[in-house]
Amino acid sequence: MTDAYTIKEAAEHTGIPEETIRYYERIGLLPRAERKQNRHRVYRPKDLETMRLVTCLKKTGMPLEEMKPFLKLSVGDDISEHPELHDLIVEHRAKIREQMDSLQQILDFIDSQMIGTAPEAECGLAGQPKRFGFLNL
Amino acid sequence: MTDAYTIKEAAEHTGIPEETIRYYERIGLLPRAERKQNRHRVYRPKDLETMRLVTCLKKTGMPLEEMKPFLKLSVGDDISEHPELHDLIVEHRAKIREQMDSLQQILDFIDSQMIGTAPEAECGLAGQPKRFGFLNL
DNA sequence: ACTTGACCTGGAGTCAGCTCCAAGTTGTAT
DNA sequence: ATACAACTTGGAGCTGACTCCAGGTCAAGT
Repeated sequence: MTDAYTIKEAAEHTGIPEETIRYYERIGLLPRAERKQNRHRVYRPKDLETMRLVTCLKKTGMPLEEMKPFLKLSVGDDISEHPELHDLIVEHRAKIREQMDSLQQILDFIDSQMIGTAPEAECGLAGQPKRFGFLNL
Repeated sequence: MTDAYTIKEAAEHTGIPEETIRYYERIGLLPRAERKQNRHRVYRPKDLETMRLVTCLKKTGMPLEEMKPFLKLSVGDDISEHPELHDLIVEHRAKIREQMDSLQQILDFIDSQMIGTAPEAECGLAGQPKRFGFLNL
Protein backbone atom coordinates (compact mmCIF):
# COMPACT_ATOMS: atom_id res chain seq x y z
CA MET A 1 0.00 0.00 0.00
CA THR A 2 1.15 3.54 -0.60
CA ASP A 3 2.33 5.44 2.42
CA ALA A 4 0.81 3.99 5.54
CA TYR A 5 1.55 5.49 8.93
CA THR A 6 1.11 4.14 12.43
CA ILE A 7 -0.54 6.37 14.97
CA LYS A 8 2.89 7.05 16.42
CA GLU A 9 4.20 8.19 13.07
CA ALA A 10 1.11 10.25 12.47
CA ALA A 11 1.69 11.90 15.83
CA GLU A 12 5.29 12.65 14.93
CA HIS A 13 4.39 14.06 11.55
CA THR A 14 1.55 16.25 12.75
CA GLY A 15 2.70 17.19 16.23
CA ILE A 16 -0.62 15.96 17.64
CA PRO A 17 -0.07 13.46 20.48
CA GLU A 18 -1.31 9.89 19.94
CA GLU A 19 -3.80 10.14 22.78
CA THR A 20 -5.22 13.26 21.25
CA ILE A 21 -5.56 11.67 17.84
CA ARG A 22 -7.55 8.83 19.43
CA TYR A 23 -9.57 11.39 21.32
CA TYR A 24 -10.36 13.24 18.11
CA GLU A 25 -11.56 10.00 16.60
CA ARG A 26 -13.69 9.27 19.65
CA ILE A 27 -15.48 12.57 19.54
CA GLY A 28 -16.02 12.21 15.83
CA LEU A 29 -13.75 15.03 14.79
CA LEU A 30 -11.68 12.63 12.74
CA PRO A 31 -13.34 9.73 10.91
CA ARG A 32 -12.80 6.23 12.23
CA ALA A 33 -9.36 5.30 10.97
CA GLU A 34 -8.70 2.32 8.78
CA ARG A 35 -7.36 -0.69 10.75
CA LYS A 36 -4.92 -3.46 10.07
CA GLN A 37 -5.67 -7.11 10.85
CA ASN A 38 -4.39 -6.50 14.35
CA ARG A 39 -6.85 -3.60 14.78
CA HIS A 40 -4.05 -1.05 14.77
CA ARG A 41 -4.91 2.25 13.16
CA VAL A 42 -3.44 3.04 9.76
CA TYR A 43 -3.16 6.55 8.46
CA ARG A 44 -2.79 7.73 4.88
CA PRO A 45 -1.27 10.98 3.68
CA LYS A 46 -4.71 12.51 3.30
CA ASP A 47 -5.42 11.69 6.95
CA LEU A 48 -2.30 13.55 7.98
CA GLU A 49 -3.48 16.49 5.95
CA THR A 50 -6.78 16.44 7.73
CA MET A 51 -4.93 16.44 11.06
CA ARG A 52 -2.81 19.36 9.95
CA LEU A 53 -5.96 21.18 9.01
CA VAL A 54 -7.24 20.63 12.54
CA THR A 55 -4.05 22.12 13.97
CA CYS A 56 -4.40 24.95 11.54
CA LEU A 57 -7.98 25.77 12.44
CA LYS A 58 -7.24 25.41 16.12
CA LYS A 59 -4.63 28.14 15.80
CA THR A 60 -7.38 30.46 14.66
CA GLY A 61 -9.38 29.66 17.77
CA MET A 62 -12.04 27.55 16.09
CA PRO A 63 -13.63 25.09 18.55
CA LEU A 64 -13.45 21.41 17.60
CA GLU A 65 -17.22 21.17 17.17
CA GLU A 66 -17.22 23.93 14.59
CA MET A 67 -14.54 22.15 12.59
CA LYS A 68 -16.60 19.05 12.02
CA PRO A 69 -18.56 20.31 9.03
CA PHE A 70 -15.33 21.27 7.30
CA LEU A 71 -13.59 18.02 8.03
CA LYS A 72 -16.52 15.94 6.82
CA LEU A 73 -15.87 17.11 3.31
CA SER A 74 -13.43 14.68 1.80
CA VAL A 75 -10.28 15.93 0.15
CA GLY A 76 -11.02 17.12 -3.34
CA ASP A 77 -14.60 18.04 -2.67
CA ASP A 78 -15.66 21.28 -4.18
CA ILE A 79 -16.73 23.82 -1.62
CA SER A 80 -18.90 25.62 -4.11
CA GLU A 81 -21.26 22.67 -3.87
CA HIS A 82 -21.64 23.41 -0.19
CA PRO A 83 -22.89 26.96 0.14
CA GLU A 84 -23.52 26.55 3.86
CA LEU A 85 -19.84 25.83 4.39
CA HIS A 86 -18.87 28.70 2.21
CA ASP A 87 -20.84 30.97 4.49
CA LEU A 88 -19.26 29.41 7.55
CA ILE A 89 -15.79 30.02 6.29
CA VAL A 90 -16.54 33.57 5.29
CA GLU A 91 -17.88 34.07 8.78
CA HIS A 92 -14.80 32.54 10.29
CA ARG A 93 -12.62 34.68 8.09
CA ALA A 94 -14.26 37.75 9.62
CA LYS A 95 -13.52 36.44 13.10
CA ILE A 96 -9.88 35.98 12.21
CA ARG A 97 -9.71 39.54 10.96
CA GLU A 98 -11.16 40.78 14.25
CA GLN A 99 -8.67 38.70 16.17
CA MET A 100 -5.83 40.18 14.18
CA ASP A 101 -7.07 43.67 14.80
CA SER A 102 -7.15 42.99 18.53
CA LEU A 103 -3.65 41.61 18.46
CA GLN A 104 -2.38 44.54 16.44
CA GLN A 105 -3.86 47.00 18.91
CA ILE A 106 -2.21 45.21 21.76
CA LEU A 107 1.11 45.15 19.96
CA ASP A 108 0.83 48.87 19.31
CA PHE A 109 -0.03 49.38 22.94
CA ILE A 110 2.90 47.38 24.21
CA ASP A 111 5.25 49.11 21.84
CA SER A 112 3.98 52.55 22.70
CA GLN A 113 4.64 51.82 26.35
CA MET A 114 7.90 50.00 26.00
CA ILE A 115 9.57 51.92 23.22
CA GLY A 116 7.47 55.03 23.05
CA THR A 117 7.24 55.10 19.27
CA ALA A 118 4.02 53.39 18.25
CA PRO A 119 0.72 55.20 17.70
CA GLU A 120 -1.81 55.57 20.48
CA ALA A 121 -3.47 52.32 21.42
CA GLU A 122 -6.47 51.71 23.60
CA CYS A 123 -6.54 47.97 23.64
CA GLY A 124 -9.56 47.96 21.40
CA LEU A 125 -11.88 49.32 24.01
CA ALA A 126 -14.57 51.82 23.17
CA GLY A 127 -14.63 55.16 24.90
CA GLN A 128 -11.91 57.55 25.94
CA PRO A 129 -8.34 56.39 25.54
CA LYS A 130 -7.10 54.69 28.68
CA ARG A 131 -3.57 53.72 29.36
CA PHE A 132 -2.51 51.15 31.86
CA GLY A 133 -0.02 53.17 33.80
CA PHE A 134 2.10 50.35 35.08
CA LEU A 135 3.62 49.92 31.69
CA ASN A 136 5.17 53.39 31.58
CA LEU A 137 8.86 53.35 30.93
CA MET B 1 -16.24 59.99 46.77
CA THR B 2 -15.13 60.33 43.20
CA ASP B 3 -16.57 57.87 40.76
CA ALA B 4 -17.71 54.77 42.57
CA TYR B 5 -19.30 51.89 40.67
CA THR B 6 -21.39 48.98 41.83
CA ILE B 7 -20.44 45.57 40.53
CA LYS B 8 -23.34 45.80 38.11
CA GLU B 9 -22.07 49.08 36.72
CA ALA B 10 -18.57 47.70 36.53
CA ALA B 11 -19.94 44.75 34.58
CA GLU B 12 -21.75 47.08 32.20
CA HIS B 13 -18.71 49.26 31.66
CA THR B 14 -16.26 46.45 31.12
CA GLY B 15 -18.43 43.82 29.48
CA ILE B 16 -17.30 41.29 32.09
CA PRO B 17 -20.30 39.60 33.79
CA GLU B 18 -20.77 40.21 37.51
CA GLU B 19 -20.30 36.55 38.33
CA THR B 20 -17.03 36.56 36.47
CA ILE B 21 -15.78 39.66 38.26
CA ARG B 22 -16.46 37.93 41.59
CA TYR B 23 -14.77 34.82 40.27
CA TYR B 24 -11.72 36.84 39.29
CA GLU B 25 -11.56 38.23 42.78
CA ARG B 26 -11.90 34.75 44.28
CA ILE B 27 -9.01 33.32 42.33
CA GLY B 28 -6.90 36.35 43.17
CA LEU B 29 -6.73 37.73 39.66
CA LEU B 30 -8.31 40.96 40.85
CA PRO B 31 -7.51 42.33 44.29
CA ARG B 32 -10.20 42.15 46.96
CA ALA B 33 -12.48 45.04 46.14
CA GLU B 34 -13.24 47.85 48.52
CA ARG B 35 -16.60 47.36 50.31
CA LYS B 36 -19.34 49.63 51.54
CA GLN B 37 -20.84 49.35 55.01
CA ASN B 38 -23.28 46.81 53.59
CA ARG B 39 -20.36 44.69 52.27
CA HIS B 40 -21.22 45.54 48.68
CA ARG B 41 -18.23 45.88 46.40
CA VAL B 42 -17.21 49.34 45.23
CA TYR B 43 -15.12 49.86 42.14
CA ARG B 44 -13.03 52.89 41.20
CA PRO B 45 -12.02 53.96 37.72
CA LYS B 46 -8.61 52.35 38.15
CA ASP B 47 -10.34 49.06 38.95
CA LEU B 48 -12.28 49.27 35.72
CA GLU B 49 -9.03 49.87 33.89
CA THR B 50 -7.56 46.80 35.47
CA MET B 51 -10.58 44.81 34.30
CA ARG B 52 -10.22 46.18 30.81
CA LEU B 53 -6.61 45.11 30.89
CA VAL B 54 -7.74 41.59 31.74
CA THR B 55 -10.09 41.58 28.77
CA CYS B 56 -7.33 42.93 26.66
CA LEU B 57 -4.78 40.32 27.65
CA LYS B 58 -7.36 37.58 27.36
CA LYS B 59 -7.84 38.52 23.72
CA THR B 60 -4.20 37.73 23.16
CA GLY B 61 -4.66 34.29 24.65
CA MET B 62 -2.84 34.91 27.91
CA PRO B 63 -4.08 32.53 30.65
CA LEU B 64 -5.43 34.17 33.81
CA GLU B 65 -2.58 32.81 35.93
CA GLU B 66 -0.01 34.48 33.75
CA MET B 67 -1.75 37.81 34.08
CA LYS B 68 -1.40 37.95 37.83
CA PRO B 69 2.13 39.36 37.96
CA PHE B 70 1.09 42.16 35.62
CA LEU B 71 -2.07 42.99 37.51
CA LYS B 72 -0.31 43.08 40.85
CA LEU B 73 1.56 46.17 39.80
CA SER B 74 -0.62 49.09 40.73
CA VAL B 75 -1.49 51.73 38.20
CA GLY B 76 1.35 54.21 37.81
CA ASP B 77 4.08 51.76 38.75
CA ASP B 78 7.12 51.94 36.59
CA ILE B 79 7.79 48.72 34.77
CA SER B 80 11.49 49.50 34.49
CA GLU B 81 11.69 48.76 38.19
CA HIS B 82 10.45 45.26 37.45
CA PRO B 83 12.83 43.71 34.97
CA GLU B 84 11.26 40.28 35.35
CA LEU B 85 7.95 41.68 34.09
CA HIS B 86 9.64 43.48 31.28
CA ASP B 87 11.00 40.17 30.15
CA LEU B 88 7.60 38.52 30.49
CA ILE B 89 5.96 41.13 28.34
CA VAL B 90 8.66 40.99 25.71
CA GLU B 91 8.13 37.25 25.65
CA HIS B 92 4.39 37.66 25.35
CA ARG B 93 4.90 40.20 22.61
CA ALA B 94 6.77 37.56 20.65
CA LYS B 95 3.88 35.11 21.13
CA ILE B 96 1.45 37.66 19.79
CA ARG B 97 3.61 38.18 16.73
CA GLU B 98 3.60 34.43 16.10
CA GLN B 99 -0.14 34.29 16.54
CA MET B 100 -0.58 37.08 14.02
CA ASP B 101 1.65 35.33 11.55
CA SER B 102 -0.43 32.15 11.89
CA LEU B 103 -3.61 34.07 11.36
CA GLN B 104 -2.22 35.87 8.37
CA GLN B 105 -1.18 32.62 6.77
CA ILE B 106 -4.60 31.20 7.28
CA LEU B 107 -6.24 34.29 5.86
CA ASP B 108 -4.00 34.08 2.83
CA PHE B 109 -4.87 30.44 2.50
CA ILE B 110 -8.59 31.02 2.71
CA ASP B 111 -8.39 33.86 0.28
CA SER B 112 -6.28 31.91 -2.16
CA GLN B 113 -8.89 29.17 -2.16
CA MET B 114 -11.97 31.32 -2.17
CA ILE B 115 -10.92 34.16 -4.40
CA GLY B 116 -7.85 32.80 -6.07
CA THR B 117 -5.78 35.95 -5.69
CA ALA B 118 -3.68 35.64 -2.53
CA PRO B 119 -0.16 34.21 -2.42
CA GLU B 120 0.50 30.55 -1.68
CA ALA B 121 -0.25 29.57 1.88
CA GLU B 122 0.52 26.38 3.71
CA CYS B 123 -1.19 27.01 6.96
CA GLY B 124 2.11 27.61 8.68
CA LEU B 125 3.17 24.01 8.59
CA ALA B 126 6.74 23.00 8.01
CA GLY B 127 7.62 20.77 5.10
CA GLN B 128 6.26 20.56 1.62
CA PRO B 129 3.32 22.78 0.76
CA LYS B 130 0.04 21.00 1.31
CA ARG B 131 -3.32 22.23 0.29
CA PHE B 132 -6.59 21.10 1.71
CA GLY B 133 -8.40 20.23 -1.42
CA PHE B 134 -11.90 20.64 -0.18
CA LEU B 135 -11.56 24.36 -0.36
CA ASN B 136 -10.98 24.43 -4.09
CA LEU B 137 -13.36 26.70 -5.92
C1' DA C 1 -44.67 45.26 58.35
C1' DC C 2 -43.52 43.40 54.20
C1' DT C 3 -41.95 42.83 49.72
C1' DT C 4 -38.61 43.73 46.25
C1' DG C 5 -34.18 44.02 44.30
C1' DA C 6 -29.40 44.31 44.44
C1' DC C 7 -25.97 42.41 46.58
C1' DC C 8 -23.29 38.91 49.54
C1' DT C 9 -20.86 34.02 50.51
C1' DG C 10 -19.45 29.38 49.76
C1' DG C 11 -19.90 25.60 47.20
C1' DA C 12 -21.33 22.75 43.37
C1' DG C 13 -21.87 22.00 38.47
C1' DT C 14 -20.55 22.59 33.53
C1' DC C 15 -17.94 22.57 29.36
C1' DA C 16 -13.99 22.01 26.28
C1' DG C 17 -10.08 19.73 25.53
C1' DC C 18 -7.29 16.92 26.71
C1' DT C 19 -4.47 13.25 29.59
C1' DC C 20 -3.93 9.19 32.13
C1' DC C 21 -4.81 4.51 33.32
C1' DA C 22 -5.92 -0.53 33.56
C1' DA C 23 -6.50 -4.47 31.28
C1' DG C 24 -6.06 -6.89 27.06
C1' DT C 25 -3.96 -8.26 22.24
C1' DT C 26 -0.51 -8.84 18.87
C1' DG C 27 4.03 -9.13 16.63
C1' DT C 28 8.89 -9.41 17.03
C1' DA C 29 13.38 -10.49 19.42
C1' DT C 30 15.98 -13.50 22.45
C1' DA D 1 8.75 -20.06 25.67
C1' DT D 2 8.87 -15.69 27.20
C1' DA D 3 9.61 -11.17 27.48
C1' DC D 4 8.96 -6.80 25.41
C1' DA D 5 7.08 -2.97 22.81
C1' DA D 6 3.43 -1.03 20.34
C1' DC D 7 -0.80 -0.89 19.99
C1' DT D 8 -6.09 -1.51 21.42
C1' DT D 9 -10.51 -0.24 24.33
C1' DG D 10 -13.40 2.05 27.69
C1' DG D 11 -13.51 4.88 31.29
C1' DA D 12 -11.87 8.05 34.84
C1' DG D 13 -9.52 12.23 36.07
C1' DC D 14 -7.79 16.82 35.24
C1' DT D 15 -7.32 22.01 34.16
C1' DG D 16 -9.05 26.41 32.98
C1' DA D 17 -12.61 29.37 32.95
C1' DC D 18 -16.50 30.11 33.99
C1' DT D 19 -21.72 29.65 35.56
C1' DC D 20 -25.23 28.57 38.58
C1' DC D 21 -27.30 27.86 42.78
C1' DA D 22 -29.09 28.22 47.92
C1' DG D 23 -29.47 30.72 51.57
C1' DG D 24 -28.56 35.15 53.81
C1' DT D 25 -28.15 40.51 54.31
C1' DC D 26 -29.57 45.06 53.68
C1' DA D 27 -31.93 49.45 52.07
C1' DA D 28 -35.71 51.47 49.89
C1' DG D 29 -40.52 51.67 48.54
C1' DT D 30 -45.76 50.85 49.48
